[in-house]
Amino acid sequence: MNKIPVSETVSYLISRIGKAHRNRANELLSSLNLHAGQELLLQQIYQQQGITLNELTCGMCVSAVTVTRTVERLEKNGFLKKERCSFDQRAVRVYLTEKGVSAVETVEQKMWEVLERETVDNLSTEERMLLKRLLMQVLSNLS
Amino acid sequence: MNKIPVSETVSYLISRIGKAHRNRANELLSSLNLHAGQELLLQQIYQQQGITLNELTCGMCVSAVTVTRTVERLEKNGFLKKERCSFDQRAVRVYLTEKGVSAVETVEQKMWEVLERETVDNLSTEERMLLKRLLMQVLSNLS
DNA sequence: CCCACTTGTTTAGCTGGCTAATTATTTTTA
DNA sequence: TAAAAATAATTAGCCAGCTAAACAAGTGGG
Repeated sequence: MNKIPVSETVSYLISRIGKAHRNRANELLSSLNLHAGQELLLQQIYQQQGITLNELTCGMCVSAVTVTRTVERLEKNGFLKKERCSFDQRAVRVYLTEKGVSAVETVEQKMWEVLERETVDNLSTEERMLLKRLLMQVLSNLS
Repeated sequence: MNKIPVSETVSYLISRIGKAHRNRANELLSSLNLHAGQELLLQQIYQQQGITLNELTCGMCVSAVTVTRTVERLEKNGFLKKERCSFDQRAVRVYLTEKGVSAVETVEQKMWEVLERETVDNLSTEERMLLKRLLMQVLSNLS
């Protein structure tokens, strides 16, 4: 039973792909003045205007600190507005501005569609379905 | 022809898996006082003592700046030593210390093996081979 | 009613990663 | 051979992500 070298493991492939995928996402987002990670945050707010930072933290698998600071930058750049919750003065609620709404809708075509097309290029329909199924298992394993 | 929601694309799965995978790698590396990214750099030097920063940059798909700074931190923590190249005074060559060599050998068991086992858990041998093949195509698509 | 605990957010300080611009050292070339 | 171009590394400054610790506002129990 020979050990396979690290460079031929699924883990190594995932770490390489993760990096390449994120790099490409950043390239596609740069024309919108966004960075990878910010688009997911905006997406969440789009689906639920007035969502609290705490809810964003839970939904994004990211630390509360990261949410606070990313929200701060997105507000500075005019994508959203913060507002203290009137019921619970601890909580902060966030709302997309028009610029924010428009950004989310553009990201869909300018990033996700392009990225998906490039990612699954040269794979048949069956292979794509299969890959999706296998990746869902992997995600479940790592969560 | 319905559009599938972003959350069901291969791209979305990859970004989620990439994050989870990196998080888990960081957990496993923390006992060695290393962070994800550093282990790849040490690995490269292990395979070629005296490698230059420029060669490291090429081999790791990372910017030269990142290599410079990561090397600086790894030197500060005693994992490696820098030395100006005698032939080409522009270049800097790096060598693992004993601590560095030992770290690379430990990372193999403490991180890669554990991570791989967890990642491909619940997949048959055939599924693992298939997944590897599909991921190699994806990596090639994104490179 | 007040003190202790929990919860939501923020600050400080660290890491990986990036681009643009700078410095130093070859290498080319006019 | 001297000036121009290419190459190797570094500095400054930005962004995502993290932990630990602080702070502020609700919630409960004695």
